[in-house]
Amino acid sequence: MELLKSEIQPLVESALGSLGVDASLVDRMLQPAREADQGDLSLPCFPFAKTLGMAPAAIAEQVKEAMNDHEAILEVNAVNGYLNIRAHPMWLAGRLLKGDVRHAQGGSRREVLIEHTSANPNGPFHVGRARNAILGDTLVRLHRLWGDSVTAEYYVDDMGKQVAVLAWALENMTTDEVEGLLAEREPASPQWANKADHQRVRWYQAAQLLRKESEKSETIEKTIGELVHASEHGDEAVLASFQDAYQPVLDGMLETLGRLGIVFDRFTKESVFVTNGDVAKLMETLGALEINGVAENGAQFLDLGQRGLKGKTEFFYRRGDGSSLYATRDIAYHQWKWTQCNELINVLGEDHKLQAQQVGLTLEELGGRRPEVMFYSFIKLPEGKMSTRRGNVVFMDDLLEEAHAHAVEVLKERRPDLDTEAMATIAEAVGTSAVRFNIISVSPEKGFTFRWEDALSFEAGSAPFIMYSHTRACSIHRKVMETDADSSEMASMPPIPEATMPDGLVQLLRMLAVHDDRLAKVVREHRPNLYAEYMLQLSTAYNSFYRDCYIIDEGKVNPFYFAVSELARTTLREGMVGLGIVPLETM
RNA sequence: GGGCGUGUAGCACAGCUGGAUAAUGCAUCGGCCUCCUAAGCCGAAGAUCGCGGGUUCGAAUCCUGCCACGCCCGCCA
Repeated sequence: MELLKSEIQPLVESALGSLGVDASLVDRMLQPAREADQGDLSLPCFPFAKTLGMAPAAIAEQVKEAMNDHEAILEVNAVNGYLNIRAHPMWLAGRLLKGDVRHAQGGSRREVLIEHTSANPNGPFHVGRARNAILGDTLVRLHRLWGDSVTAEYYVDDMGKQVAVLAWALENMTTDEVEGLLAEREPASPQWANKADHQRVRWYQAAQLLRKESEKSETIEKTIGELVHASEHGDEAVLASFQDAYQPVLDGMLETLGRLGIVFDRFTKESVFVTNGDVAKLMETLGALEINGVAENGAQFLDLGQRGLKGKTEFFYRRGDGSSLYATRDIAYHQWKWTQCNELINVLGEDHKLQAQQVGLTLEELGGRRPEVMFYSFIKLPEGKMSTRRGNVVFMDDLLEEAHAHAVEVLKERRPDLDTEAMATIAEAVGTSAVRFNIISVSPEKGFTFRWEDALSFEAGSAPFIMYSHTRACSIHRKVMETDADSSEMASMPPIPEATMPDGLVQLLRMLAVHDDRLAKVVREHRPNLYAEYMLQLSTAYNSFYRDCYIIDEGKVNPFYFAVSELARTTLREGMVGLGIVPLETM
């Protein structure tokens, strides 16, 4: 709790100093208490035991005695060698209602570029690929909440073999051929008959089969190879035909993401860096580096072993025929990205770790900076690894439909008074929010097993739990506005009563006081799951407050309680926006 | 074989820049709707923190060995 710490650290330092201890350790040792019932801040006294020749418990006791009173402190306790300090709820309430906590976004408003998703536009999102988009978008939102200026960017892979295969298939195969080849596979869901991502992926899959099994595969391979080659040399006509092939697919994918509240500010095409000459210039520069090497056929690589890379150290950036590789273009892309921002974050699957190392080391070799990378591990299904080919897959479109339907069921039970349209709106918000939350609430680096029952859980620990607390606060807001209370009185800062505060109120104040600490850590360390956890705790605290404190009692509004409720309401709302949860006002 | 990551209650997951009784949700058992939305609240039970060593006043957290699982090790993208 930095709010309290900055206020009382000098007190602790002087108390400790009076015992003859170097007080410079205090800044590091004075930390949030582990358990709420211990206090808000605690100072372990063990490190001072040796220099003072005293038992830690005795030191804590003496520091406690030497501490001066302060309005911010309710009590100081010495327990088991720890000095525990509890904030005074009245002081906390005063600071909070004055607006001293809540996204202390002052400071440096950084220009942050976050690249995420960048999935090949060859088929619909399944929940595995969507982890990237959900994590990335949440990172974007949380940085914005913190006050950074953020660009969310999608890197469009518009020139690789995958796009070439798709383009070739669309031009050379009929519907009957495609369906004939895919006869043994699960048919496309009729529900998505009008979504190009679901449709065109059939062509892609059929072509993949043809390439492997058909006796014509050699000629097909040759044609596709020529297309890839042409695209890598910036052939405008070929690139245009590629775009015609993938753009509808990409649009379909973006429609799915849009349903989850995920949008991008900019799309950058990979081919740009080939056609504008950046890649050629880059390869020239790389060729002049002292760690450059040349293979027998003229292909070129960097020996990154000399820069600390372990394992396979040769990093090829140029083929024997002089064309560039994906990684080469990625480096050119990164050089450009650095001209657009002063902080760069990529969201990548764990399979890209080596590649990211290579790109990072190369950028540093060129005198630049490496981007920060948030890696995530893949989502599995209980039946094993997700695979479109084997049909072991959950499409995001299907998951969202299911979540929506489940939410409608719940609503029919709880809110039979609602009309169909209102139900649909609420169900959509509840369903999509629950799906997002299910994925962001676990650490990115942790393998994640997708389970329908978890994704569709609307109880404690889910997005709807948070949404529900928020709607309670909204409901109170509406009711208070309806009373004949003087609205100018409500707008001004209410007097804080001297009476003892109920537990639920104190808990809520403490949670609110810790918001900025948590958001700062989450943004600094790229760990959205910690913010998800905070929102859950804040909601729980609001529920306790709601139980303990009647804001409207027998028709009269308690202005202090109402002010706290309002602060919680806005913090909840902004936090929900930060996580991509829809802040419904009623549900 | 090498590199990186993960291993915490029946299940899922937090805590990992070392600090006090390992947090939370699901599932299980019990209680609370004549009062601001019960998608809620209160309580019970449930953990050799993968296994072995080491460092430390103190280790789930740091070091090390082993085991299990995942990802990577293309002149593919």
